[in-house]
Amino acid sequence: MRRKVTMQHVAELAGVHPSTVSRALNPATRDMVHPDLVNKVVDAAKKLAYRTDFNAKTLRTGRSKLIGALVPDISSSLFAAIISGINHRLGGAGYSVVIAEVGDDTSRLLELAHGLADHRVDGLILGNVFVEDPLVDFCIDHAIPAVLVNRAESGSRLSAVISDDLTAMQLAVDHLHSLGHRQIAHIAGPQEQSTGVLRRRGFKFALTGFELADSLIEVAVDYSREGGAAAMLRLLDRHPEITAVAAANDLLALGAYDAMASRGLKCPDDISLVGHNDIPHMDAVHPPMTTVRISHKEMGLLAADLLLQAINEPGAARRNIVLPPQLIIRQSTSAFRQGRTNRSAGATART
Amino acid sequence: MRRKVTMQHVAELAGVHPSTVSRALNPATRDMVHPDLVNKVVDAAKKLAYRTDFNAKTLRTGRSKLIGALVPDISSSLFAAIISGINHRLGGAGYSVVIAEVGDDTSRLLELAHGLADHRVDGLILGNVFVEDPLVDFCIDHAIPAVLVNRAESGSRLSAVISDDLTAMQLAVDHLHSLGHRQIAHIAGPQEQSTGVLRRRGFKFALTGFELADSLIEVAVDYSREGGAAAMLRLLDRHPEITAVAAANDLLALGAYDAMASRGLKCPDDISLVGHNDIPHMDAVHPPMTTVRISHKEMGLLAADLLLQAINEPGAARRNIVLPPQLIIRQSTSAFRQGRTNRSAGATART
DNA sequence: GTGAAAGCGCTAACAA
DNA sequence: TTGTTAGCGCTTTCAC
Repeated sequence: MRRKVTMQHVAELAGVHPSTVSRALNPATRDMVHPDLVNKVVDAAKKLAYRTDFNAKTLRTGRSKLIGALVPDISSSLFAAIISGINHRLGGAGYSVVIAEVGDDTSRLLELAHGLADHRVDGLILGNVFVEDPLVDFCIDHAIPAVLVNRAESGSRLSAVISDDLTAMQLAVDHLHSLGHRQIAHIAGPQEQSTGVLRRRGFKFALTGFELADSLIEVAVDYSREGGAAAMLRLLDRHPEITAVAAANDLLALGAYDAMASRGLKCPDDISLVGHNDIPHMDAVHPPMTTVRISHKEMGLLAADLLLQAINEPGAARRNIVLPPQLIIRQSTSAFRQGRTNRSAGATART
Repeated sequence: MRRKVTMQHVAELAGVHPSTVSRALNPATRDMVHPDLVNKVVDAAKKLAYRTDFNAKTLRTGRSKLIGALVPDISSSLFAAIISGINHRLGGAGYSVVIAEVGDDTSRLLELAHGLADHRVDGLILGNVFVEDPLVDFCIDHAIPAVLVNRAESGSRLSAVISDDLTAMQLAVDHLHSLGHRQIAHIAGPQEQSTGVLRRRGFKFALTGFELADSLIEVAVDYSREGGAAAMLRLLDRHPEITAVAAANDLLALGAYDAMASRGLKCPDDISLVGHNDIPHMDAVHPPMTTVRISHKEMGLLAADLLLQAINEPGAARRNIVLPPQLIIRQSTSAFRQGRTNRSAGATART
């Protein structure tokens, strides 16, 4: 175990005053000190393996080089990718990322944000997707630079990186429509989350463009496979006439696969299905899923850029970056055909 | 924007000295102060929305309530789950987790660890899976409590949570053997990573138990689908007689699926395949993958427990927790049968 | 260009 | 039981 080395020690070894060490070691103030001394100090610091103490520095300067990230769940591949992107960009700028995972208990949101603020984070990335959001007020109130990722806020008080959900649903519906489908349903995400409402809105909008009924919608209780399966089952019961489904997310679509299998239905022969997100391995599922790809890593990267900007230019205008979604056509969608598997609402389950 | 509230302000409002505020607010020293005063202080703190400054506290006490986690890649579902588990447990104990993602550039490992140490983390979780490891020395040298997750170290100088790779491979091979397979191959992970060598060793050990040749091994360049596909192709070329493959990881197995498809081979009809990890959605791929399940979230939880223990009882003995793997039988494995698809090494690719 | 001195907000000896 | 004092390691005015 080694003893703590402070500037004091470096100063002694270099034969200068601690404040000179501070100036010599800080790139921003280095030119205030004589080059010869700079060398002496740098040498001494190297010899002693001196490391600057972030805490002391933070206490003095108010900047911690810490960024907080508030996300619902890291283990979802979506947020894992976003965090990875954030980390990548922020790490390059000398920041470290502190993660706070909200989980299901949204009442802890503010508490977690406070915790992050207590560590004096220089900025906050808000990845939670809930519509109702006192967090934005929190950041503004505490003057903490912040950006939203994977969601926008109606007030536009904070910059945000989002995917174009409306266009995405348009892409999905267009694809299905061009395949000949006319009875198109939607498995919507929870309506407390911005992606849930936006994608649903996009779906309805796309359908009205074709003058089709936009009432074939079932809202899933959460973004999970089980939620998707349950919603699909309800859809099948209430609207046996549907021939295509656009799901608000891949997990939901996977659940729809499960539901169809339990009813002895084949995808895409009986019903075509489009997912959303293109999470990993959706090309390996059965059938390979047609879905709308969103680059979540890119989202994280851009969110980090926006945050860096908000930190460095406090006066700068807020701005939203809207990422273009991309339709990835695989094999869960096919042309509409008459005379498919018999499937009344009461059809016997296969299992 | 609100002004910063310090203990000084609380003290003034409560009519006491700042140090009394400190004592009254800290549960550990609260009983040193008169209950009436405690109430007064607590009220004043609440009224002013006082929040203790972690940085100042850290500078004074040396404890930051920050834990660093060093992982190769957060966006892999494996480490995402581990981090989630770590976060869950550590969050409950009042710690926040700072993530450092190593990526491919392992030369940055020490640098990243230093960065974490600069923030005065109270402990470190080392999730990188490389065998060669100056990091352990780093932690010991700097007296930073640390634990290993998803890997062990030969010296056992640090506690670790690992999965029982030997047993896992035994499970896989037993399963294949009981199905009648005798030409069993292994797609190994990179041999610079502990899981790579351990699983390979487990494979060989399991095979010799059955007195079978253990030479049917191809090492993948990395834990990726592409790496797995390439290794599988080499296996197919060099050992067309194989009827079953145990892969060191699900991604590798997915790559093997790809390779088989490109050669017009069917799984499990032509070759049975066992994966490793049971990452999300492996039940939805085609065919649903037989694999060895490891609970990575549990790993994270236990690693956090171990770290908490290392922090709170510095003298305690190091210990390794070995998690039992579980074979999940799905449909990528089936009984060995004679007369399968013709498949010489030179068979035409399907695509 | 360099040194001196103050202080960021907190806690922990020590004194009362 | 409470107040006084000092100082964690650093940066940043202010003098020189």
